[in-house]
Amino acid sequence: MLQVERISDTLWEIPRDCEKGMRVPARIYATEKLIQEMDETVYEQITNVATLPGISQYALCMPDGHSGYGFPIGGVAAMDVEQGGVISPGGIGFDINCGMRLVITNLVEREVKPRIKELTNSLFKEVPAGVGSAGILKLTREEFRRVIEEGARWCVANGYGCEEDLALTEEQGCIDGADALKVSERAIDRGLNQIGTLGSGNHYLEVQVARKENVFDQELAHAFGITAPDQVVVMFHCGSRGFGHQVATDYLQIFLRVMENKYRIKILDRELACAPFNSPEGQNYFAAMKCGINMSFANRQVILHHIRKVFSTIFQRSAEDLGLRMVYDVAHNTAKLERHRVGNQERMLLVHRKGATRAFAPGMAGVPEQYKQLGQPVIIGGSMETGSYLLVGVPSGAQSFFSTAHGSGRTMSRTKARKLWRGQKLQHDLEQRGIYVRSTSWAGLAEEAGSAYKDIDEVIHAAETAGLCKRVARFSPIGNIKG
DNA sequence: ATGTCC
Repeated sequence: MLQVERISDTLWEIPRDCEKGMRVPARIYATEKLIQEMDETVYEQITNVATLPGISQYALCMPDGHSGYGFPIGGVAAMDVEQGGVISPGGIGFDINCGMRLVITNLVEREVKPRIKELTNSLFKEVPAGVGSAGILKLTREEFRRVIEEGARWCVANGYGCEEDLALTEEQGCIDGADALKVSERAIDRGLNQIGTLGSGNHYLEVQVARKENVFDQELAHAFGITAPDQVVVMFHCGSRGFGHQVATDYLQIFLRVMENKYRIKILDRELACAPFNSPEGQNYFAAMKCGINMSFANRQVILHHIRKVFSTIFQRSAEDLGLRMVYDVAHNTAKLERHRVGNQERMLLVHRKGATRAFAPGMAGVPEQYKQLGQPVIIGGSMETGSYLLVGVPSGAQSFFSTAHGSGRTMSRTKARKLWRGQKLQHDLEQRGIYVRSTSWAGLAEEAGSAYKDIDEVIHAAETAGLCKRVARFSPIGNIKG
């Protein structure tokens, strides 16, 4: 049994155990309630992460943490690349650059509610969802290679969106250093027709309302475009689909081959396969993973284009007229090179965030110009039954390399959820509660039942109390489409 | 998460 010490109301520590090979202590952000319902394997996994070469300060887990492949989902680990720090696909996730995008409208609930079924049905029709779904875009392999090197910038150059969309996307929609030559042909095959598709599992698109009582910081909300009581917004969650999955799979295999024999890295859990960041294999994965990041930004950019078209058709006004503007697009499955203060030194760290969101403080490089003095917006998707949040980064986020939670976090396996609920009944019950849901799969819908997730309000309370971020507004769902 | 096992 692992020793977990309470540091504060929202912070818990597994002390460094040299016999286990821990290089740093492990820390979990959670309230007592969240710690009690935390998956036992999270402790084991975060302890294993603490043994990885080059890890700086702490192996961290966010309040929405749960068991994942190698790293827990909710895991944050910063590797010092000048001190043998590694890069690990398990610390990024199979769904590279899975993330959230938030879009405002100038419509209010009373204008949208009467047409929510029509709107949701139309979104369901126009945004391909489900396992193996294919998009409208027909790209050649050469075009796709450009997409994965240019990201959302390619989309805007080809008529899917505007310059402002790019300014309001993490990395401005295109991360530097993506190299399509580092990506397998199989990955390209899988991604080729997946631009502009939602996917399955917990990927969804939701029409939400910002109720007056759920705006916590008027000034910040206003600056982010939440200005009217009961304003309607659109939030969606998706990633790099089969493409990112294949990139992760390819490099996991490569890393497993070289990790022990070539680099003498001994890891207890094969799922933590890794390679030194400064090695040919590490650098190749980094450049390929960046293609996954760009594919995902492009995916969300094309989906936004579909959303604008649907709203425009339903409400018979142009997207500009309807004020369909982006608040932000955040990644929550990445590893990025960032400068952070460690003790009294600035270090170059490869920050793995797996099911964890970057939350940069006011003034930091990387925060969009128009939000520079406010801090980086953070978009947190809850379950379809509960609600979602808009947060902002704060200076005290330095303790977690400026990272916070990414969502509710599951408390129950998909298998168990499927046994407990029926998708059809769930859809009916949700409709009674004013949430119109469409899904490609009844089983998939049951898996996403709100009760299979942690309490989003508790997760956000933990993150805010711990000083990882600040609440701006909470959104309530009225329409949802999922794969 | 994922053409949910090449």
